[in-house]
Amino acid sequence: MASREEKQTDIIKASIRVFSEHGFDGAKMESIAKEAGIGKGTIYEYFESKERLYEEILKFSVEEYRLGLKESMTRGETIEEKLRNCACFNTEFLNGHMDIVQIFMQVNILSKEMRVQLFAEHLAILKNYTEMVHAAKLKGEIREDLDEELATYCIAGALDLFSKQRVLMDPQPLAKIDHQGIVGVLLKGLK
Amino acid sequence: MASREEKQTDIIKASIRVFSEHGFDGAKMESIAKEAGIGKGTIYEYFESKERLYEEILKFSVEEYRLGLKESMTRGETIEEKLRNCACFNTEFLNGHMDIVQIFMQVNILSKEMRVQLFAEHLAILKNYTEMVHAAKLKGEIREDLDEELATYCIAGALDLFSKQRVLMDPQPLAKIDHQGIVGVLLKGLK
Amino acid sequence: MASREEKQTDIIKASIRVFSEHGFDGAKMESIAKEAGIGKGTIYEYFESKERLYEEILKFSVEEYRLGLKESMTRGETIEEKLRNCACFNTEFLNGHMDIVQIFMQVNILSKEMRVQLFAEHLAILKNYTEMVHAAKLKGEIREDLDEELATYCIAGALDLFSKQRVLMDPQPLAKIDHQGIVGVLLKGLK
Amino acid sequence: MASREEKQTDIIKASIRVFSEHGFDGAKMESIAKEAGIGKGTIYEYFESKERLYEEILKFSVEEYRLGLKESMTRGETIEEKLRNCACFNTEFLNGHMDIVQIFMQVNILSKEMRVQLFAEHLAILKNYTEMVHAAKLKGEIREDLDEELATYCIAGALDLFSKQRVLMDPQPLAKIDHQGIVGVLLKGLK
DNA sequence: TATGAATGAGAGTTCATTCAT
DNA sequence: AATGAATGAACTCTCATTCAT
Repeated sequence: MASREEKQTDIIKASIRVFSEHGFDGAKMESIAKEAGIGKGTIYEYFESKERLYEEILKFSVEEYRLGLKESMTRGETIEEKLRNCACFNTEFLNGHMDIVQIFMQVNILSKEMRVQLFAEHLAILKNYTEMVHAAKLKGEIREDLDEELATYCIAGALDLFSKQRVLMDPQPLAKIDHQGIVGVLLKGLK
Repeated sequence: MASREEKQTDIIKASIRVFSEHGFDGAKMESIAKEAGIGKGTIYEYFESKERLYEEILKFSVEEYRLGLKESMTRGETIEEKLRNCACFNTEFLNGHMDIVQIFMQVNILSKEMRVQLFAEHLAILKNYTEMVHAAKLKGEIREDLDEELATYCIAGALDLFSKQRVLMDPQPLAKIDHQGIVGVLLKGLK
Repeated sequence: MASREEKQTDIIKASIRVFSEHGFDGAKMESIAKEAGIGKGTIYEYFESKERLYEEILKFSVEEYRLGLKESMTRGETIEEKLRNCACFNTEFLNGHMDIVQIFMQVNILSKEMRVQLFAEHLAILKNYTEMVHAAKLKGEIREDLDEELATYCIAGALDLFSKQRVLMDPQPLAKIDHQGIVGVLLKGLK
Repeated sequence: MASREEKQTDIIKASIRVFSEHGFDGAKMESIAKEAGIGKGTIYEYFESKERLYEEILKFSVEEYRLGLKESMTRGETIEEKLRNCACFNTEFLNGHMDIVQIFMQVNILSKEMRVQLFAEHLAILKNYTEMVHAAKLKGEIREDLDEELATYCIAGALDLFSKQRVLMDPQPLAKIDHQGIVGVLLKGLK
């Protein structure tokens, strides 16, 4: 005796499971229906098309993340507490919604070997940063007790998001981008 | 009279253009062949399947990125120069290879409206961080001259990468993850 | 508070509108229900299936035509009056039931261009007859004051129906078909 | 080693067989392919869609009819010969292309019983005309040796085509339609 | 080696029909 | 009697892949 809304949520939940396992194109509407315990045609009573269903999941998940993040901030008093809460929420959400993350990275069209290889490349990239940090430490450019791994994540994460923001989200002429600014903030943390 | 290797590169280049415009499943082997100026069957002389071709592109691009990043580090003396070079390379690569980024985010199955909406959500998430930074500034928890926007990218980027690393790449029990560590590095930079 | 029979007629009327606009397969039971202002399932209380509903419409319409034609004959005294009444009824029925005619010719699966083209072919066929009549007139084989257009309809209509009757309705060996007979009657009218 | 054009014709021929047996919507592309001895996808190398294939058949057939009719006219000297040739061609074409006629009348969605019933209605309509002719003969309004059946086809065919032309093909205000004209031509032939 | 005509598995989607309410 | 949510059979069309030339 589920309400229309409950049924819709059921389908979304089932979709997340199937999409995350097989990717967008690998997921068959029939599988989703079976996973939700309903008939194939019924999905179309609730969602116009496969694309729309997928978009609904994205909306659903992203909003869930945003709200959770916001809430985790309000739970702290000092900025330190808040930041720690954010960090915790981030890992917890990721941990509990690995399926959703799988959806965002359409990882499923890739072979196992390929995933391994991509992972290795990723590590190689991070290692470059770590080596840089290590060298700077030896030269006394940054403080001695700095955890090199954490510094790496800090640098790589900040630079990546900064670039994406400036190039993709809020495009600016390359010449005008203030790289010194972000580097300054980072260095301050590392020194 | 291109060598076998040159032809292979031609196909990869053509693939990148087509994959980036239409996504993995939207890209037709025929379009890629036409874009490369060859016959449909010829692609299969060089690549086993569509999947393999796609993977080859990934490898090709990621490697290009890694090498470029490494090179940009060697060009600096101090860590400040190196970091600035990294930042510059990041934005330049992104700017010049937007097609590749399009491939990684399977953006093409999403409707225009959906993309706008996701973008808005993304901004909303970042705004949360900015507000937190702002409040902390007012309370004197962090220094007054800090650029709030840059701080935001620094925090969000670092936390994201940290979580992904700890959960997806190098999984650890949730309880053991050292959130305090990354927060400490960040705060040091913000104070 | 319509009687069962009235409701059935309502459905038939609605069906005619929908079938005529979309053709048999293009017509959806749901559209018919909506057009009749009732629920989808209710149609099945009155008609076994879509096919049966369609057949009911045919019966309904053809009978209406037959009865009307018969009545129009009884209204005349001389054969001339009767024929004129028939002619009038024919055009009036056609004019008032264009929807039904649309149903018989499954015109809806054809593109606009195609319909135009078919219409042109039809005219080309008739033009052949008209030219033949015209030539015969010049040679003095038929009377001078004969309206060539009317003669064309007379010939083409009579020959078509004659063929259909002899081949499709009441099949006879080709050799035995008395073409001379129908030609004789026609010529008598044209001379 | 069939040329592209020959293959296209093969498909058309196969389509005619399948469409005529099952009607437009009843015909499955797979059946057509099998009938043509090719793969399902191959049809789409030659025809954009099912609709287009259907339209091609119509064009093909109607043109064949028109050309044949024209030719049969040129084979005669007097109008009598020409008319007889037309009459013969009509029946022969119908006889040899019954499949095509089946396509035009979407007879296949009708049950056997229904077809029988429609046939009966058709006869009933014609019988009305015949009775009218018979009565007129008794009253001396038309000549005694007139074959009543032939007269019936002549009248019914001529009136039908006349109405269709005036209402559907070349629409005119009802009041302006010259029924007396066609009746005059007909009567002249019957007297 | 290069090609592209031919293929057919496979998927999304529709909609007539059913049946619990 | 009336309904409309649920169903799943069945359809068209796509496109990666093959292979004869």
